[in-house]
Amino acid sequence: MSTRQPMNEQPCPVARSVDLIGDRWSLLIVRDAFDGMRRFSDFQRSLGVARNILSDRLKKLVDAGILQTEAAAEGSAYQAYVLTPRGESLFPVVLALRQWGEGHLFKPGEAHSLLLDQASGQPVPPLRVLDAQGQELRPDQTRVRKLDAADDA
Amino acid sequence: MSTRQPMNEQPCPVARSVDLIGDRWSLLIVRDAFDGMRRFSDFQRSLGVARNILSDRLKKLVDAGILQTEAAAEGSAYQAYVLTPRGESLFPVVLALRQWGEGHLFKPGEAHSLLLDQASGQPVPPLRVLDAQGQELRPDQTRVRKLDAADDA
DNA sequence: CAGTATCCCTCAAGATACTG
DNA sequence: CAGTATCTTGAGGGATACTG
Repeated sequence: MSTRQPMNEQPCPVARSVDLIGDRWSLLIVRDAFDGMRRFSDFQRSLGVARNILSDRLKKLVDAGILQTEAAAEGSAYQAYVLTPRGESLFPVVLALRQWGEGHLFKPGEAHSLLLDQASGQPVPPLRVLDAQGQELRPDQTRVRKLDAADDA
Repeated sequence: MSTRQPMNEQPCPVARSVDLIGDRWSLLIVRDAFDGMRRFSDFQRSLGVARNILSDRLKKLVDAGILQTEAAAEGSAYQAYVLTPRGESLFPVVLALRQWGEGHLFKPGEAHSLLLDQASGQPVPPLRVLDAQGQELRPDQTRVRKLDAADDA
């Protein structure tokens, strides 16, 4: 009676994603990883998170196949945390959150960090939702197909 | 000494977004709103969330300008919750989470709900991160530009 | 039906001390 | 430096009774 559905058994992919990475820290760790951070203490200082929490989150992200550990450089016997392909595929998620925040969570003129296309130096253009023909797709032009027990092509 | 930075004052848009909508329920409410849900009890039954929590989240989403209340149909004196333009602009966020979950959080062949382009009946194609010329942009081809106190063009 | 008001409890998270 | 272990706090969230 506690939780209706265990969330990670929910048929909606959004629900499962939120359950897995929808906490206060996981996506920020991933963001930092995209930004090239690899070491425990780098994440720790960047986020200001307690070390035990960071340790726990890193473990969960590794378990989820989002990060993987690899031996750090020669000198240090410690491991580095790097994004797996699965972790890299969170790029649109992080970018979408970034762009939404940029557009709606800052006062006009307020300073904020920005994601640039390194080659051109230009900001990364807004994500667009396109249909198969490359036409812009608005939310009301889409529909969720729900699957119940009975389901076939 | 408790929290390093109040999060909602963080210069990174990702951090602010996560802080605002990165909890267990907000994005699922928004997802349901995209799916056409408007009424308290619809959200409640869909999510299985406690009513006080739902009430609180709806209020916060309204405060954040993501939802707005409007008078429901003739008969009922109650209000409906509908997405504002700001709320609609969360479409890429929800879609990115959906597509990532679809690709990585289901066993092969396991049933999951799907977002369709209503016109064609085809699944909405994966979001792509493109540069200004429409070329695919990989994470390592981008760079966050950090802003400190000293910043100008 | 659409909430509000309470009560309670669990877990996320912080602080800190300790270890290899 | 890179964690682990332990303790404590507080917010998030559930259940339920109540109200217009």
